[in-house]
Amino acid sequence: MKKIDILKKLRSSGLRPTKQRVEIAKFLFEREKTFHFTVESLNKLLSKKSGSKIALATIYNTVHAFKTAGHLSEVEVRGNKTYFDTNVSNHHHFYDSETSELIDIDANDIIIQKLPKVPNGKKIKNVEVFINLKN
Amino acid sequence: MKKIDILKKLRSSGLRPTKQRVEIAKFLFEREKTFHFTVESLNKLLSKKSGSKIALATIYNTVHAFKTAGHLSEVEVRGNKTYFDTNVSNHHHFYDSETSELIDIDANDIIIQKLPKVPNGKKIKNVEVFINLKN
DNA sequence: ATCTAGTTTATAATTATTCTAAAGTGAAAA
DNA sequence: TTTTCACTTTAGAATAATTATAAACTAGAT
Ligand SMILES: [Mn+2]
Ligand SMILES: [Mn+2]
Ligand SMILES: [Zn+2]
Ligand SMILES: [Zn+2]
Repeated sequence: MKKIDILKKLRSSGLRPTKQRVEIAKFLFEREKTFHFTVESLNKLLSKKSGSKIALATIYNTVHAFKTAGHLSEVEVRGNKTYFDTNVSNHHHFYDSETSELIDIDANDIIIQKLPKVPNGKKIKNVEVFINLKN
Repeated sequence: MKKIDILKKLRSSGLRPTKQRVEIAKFLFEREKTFHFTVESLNKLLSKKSGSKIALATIYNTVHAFKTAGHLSEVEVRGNKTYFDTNVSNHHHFYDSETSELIDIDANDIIIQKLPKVPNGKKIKNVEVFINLKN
């Protein structure tokens, strides 16, 4: 991902490209594979990578702005902390509770044959499949 | 559900049948349909029903003992608070984000035709399907 | 270069949950 | 029965994730 794309992500999130935000954005989006993280893990990885300690509030704010803009999604995982996901397409997850690790499943790799009838007056927004793993 | 069953639920959870625990257990298990709740909502409903204010710590402790004993399950829902479920069989959920309401889906009402290959050395513990609703 | 709206940050506040320790109680034993 | 004591309840403190605050800073327009 080019610097120009990073700047685009920031601008489209209503964020001016400050040093901190660019560092967070590059860390999140300059990668090949999906990245699943919590604010805590992101903070640790950022500190380790560049020594520069970005305030937690800035990380929360930036991550939330990206989420609101649709550049990050949120994944529900058992536990207290919120997980974020750089994969914003419609997809599913394996969850390995041994390692607390999320693994992407492409939407096309799961086919649901039978669905229940939807409650009156409601429509399906989306379907999420969560596969818990054990050893 | 008979009083004897309530006592059974308590004993099998390693809990002596005190006044508070019996009140909580009756409220949770003496009903026909599944009951989905948070500790906060349960607390409010219990207070409203009987005026007797059971300490929050007691509600947390009792609910957790039931969960550990397998008499309650936990459901992952977007948001900060933990949801519990009196339906401990394998099943799925609709989630109506307008009303923050969970609705049970029987396991047999969803058939998954194609599943992805599981990561090496891992097995599937269970599959949870979550259907988000909109109006 | 100056100015200002937007930003960062340390710190406080909030919220859900868990812990603690003192006072209370169920039920087994005497 | 009364005694006894391990188990309970409870109020309040502690913890942990997240959000709010407000003072010091800065990007970028002028
Ligand atoms: Mn969660
Ligand atoms: Mn949740
Ligand atoms: Zn993902
Ligand atoms: Zn349910």
